[in-house]
Amino acid sequence: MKVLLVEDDPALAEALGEALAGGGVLVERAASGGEADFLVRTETYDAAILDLGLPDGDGTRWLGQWRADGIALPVLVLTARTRWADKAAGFSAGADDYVTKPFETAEVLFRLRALVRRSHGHAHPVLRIGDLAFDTHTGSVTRAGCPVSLTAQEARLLAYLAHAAPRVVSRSELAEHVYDRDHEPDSNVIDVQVSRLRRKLGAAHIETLRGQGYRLTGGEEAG
Amino acid sequence: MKVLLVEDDPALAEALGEALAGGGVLVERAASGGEADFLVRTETYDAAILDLGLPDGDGTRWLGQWRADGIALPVLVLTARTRWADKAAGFSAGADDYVTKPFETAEVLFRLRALVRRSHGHAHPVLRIGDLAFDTHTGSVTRAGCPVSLTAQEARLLAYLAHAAPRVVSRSELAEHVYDRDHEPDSNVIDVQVSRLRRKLGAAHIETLRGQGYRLTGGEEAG
DNA sequence: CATAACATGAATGCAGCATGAACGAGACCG
DNA sequence: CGGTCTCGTTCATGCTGCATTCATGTTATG
Repeated sequence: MKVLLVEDDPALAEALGEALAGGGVLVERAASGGEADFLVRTETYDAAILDLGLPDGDGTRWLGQWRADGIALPVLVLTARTRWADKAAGFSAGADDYVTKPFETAEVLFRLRALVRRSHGHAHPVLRIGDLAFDTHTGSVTRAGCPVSLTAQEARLLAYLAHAAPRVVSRSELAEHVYDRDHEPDSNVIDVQVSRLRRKLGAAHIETLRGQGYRLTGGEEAG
Repeated sequence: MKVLLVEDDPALAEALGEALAGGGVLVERAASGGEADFLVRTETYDAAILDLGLPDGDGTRWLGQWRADGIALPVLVLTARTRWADKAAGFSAGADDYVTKPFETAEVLFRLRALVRRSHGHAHPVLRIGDLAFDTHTGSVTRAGCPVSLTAQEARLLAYLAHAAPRVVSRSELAEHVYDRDHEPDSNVIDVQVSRLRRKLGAAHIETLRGQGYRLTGGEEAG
């Protein structure tokens, strides 16, 4: 999951960024509305976290502009409790959820996950694909009821596939959202990790579409 | 456990603060409603102790405002007034428990602990995790019935882990609630204390999740 | 059948973690 | 008021597990 964190306070950005990274989220940071605006229009993120108190204009203005321009990105807004009237303004500007300061970083992570999950059309926090169950909050997986232990990177990869399922996900999409680096064509990191996931989940669960990418399935080939 | 003590009488604040500190509680003090209001909106506490007789307005007003703004912090109210009507007003303003002056500091500590415990969803004062039993009031621990002697800091660390269990607790969260200082990234104090706790409790009881933090478990690996 | 795309076992290097030992401050006791 | 002891913290070192790369085998496709 790749997220844009729009926060001008360096200390807060650092703390929150670390917490999110610890939860397996790839974080890119913007310190101003203008910077965020540029990034939102040039990169693809799974969600954005937007502090309303920015140096260059009220966050709700930027958000409103994005919505007016058809940018559907899920947005989690951070705001001070004292200014709760902002809440109404924020929601009407197009915020998808709110967290008020001060917050536990854990809560931000929790809500962020819920937001991304819902944006993919999953109402329940546990994604079920065939006999697999992926808990979006703990990152834990069970196969036919038995817990499967994954490494951090494996969990990130599976999370992305599970959210996207049954869509086919290309390597470049995975490179961008799970590895956060320019896709070095000589690297087969993704292939290797997919291979490991297959071994742990059962090979049938990850389907290869030659030349297109991978797809997470229930493990049954529907003739 | 980090607590905000709102008390304008310096002598009383000092006495109560020391008693709480002696009980392993990290105490921050506010001498007025306004100061408390600011702190409550900018920091995170496990609970607040609120004297109703404040220089700048009835404590129930502040409390009512916090509740109206969605601040769910557990609040223990101190009052000299013993009339039932005040009590009712306090409860309806959102107090979670009451202590009437004069009080024994021990009672405040006792009720505070109960309050924090309940806020974490534990009905019983003794938290049981596998063969461990942690008494929230005495801070004492037994493992399979045998008493384990902990130092003050170890007890604080274990208390936080026990309250949070089976959630994973990050290092930064521990730094904030158990050490009450900005997390110096170069310090490995937490690692060391966890290591010591492990030696006393048995290594299996504290699970490490690489890159995420620690988790208190029953000591059995759910294979 | 040739070639490109994919799969996977094994090797490697590094970041995060564990822990023994030393240090210093404060508490307690004489 | 001085000595001793306990405990919290830091430092240094060794270890573990994991992400990544490499090399080689396998499968699709024209």
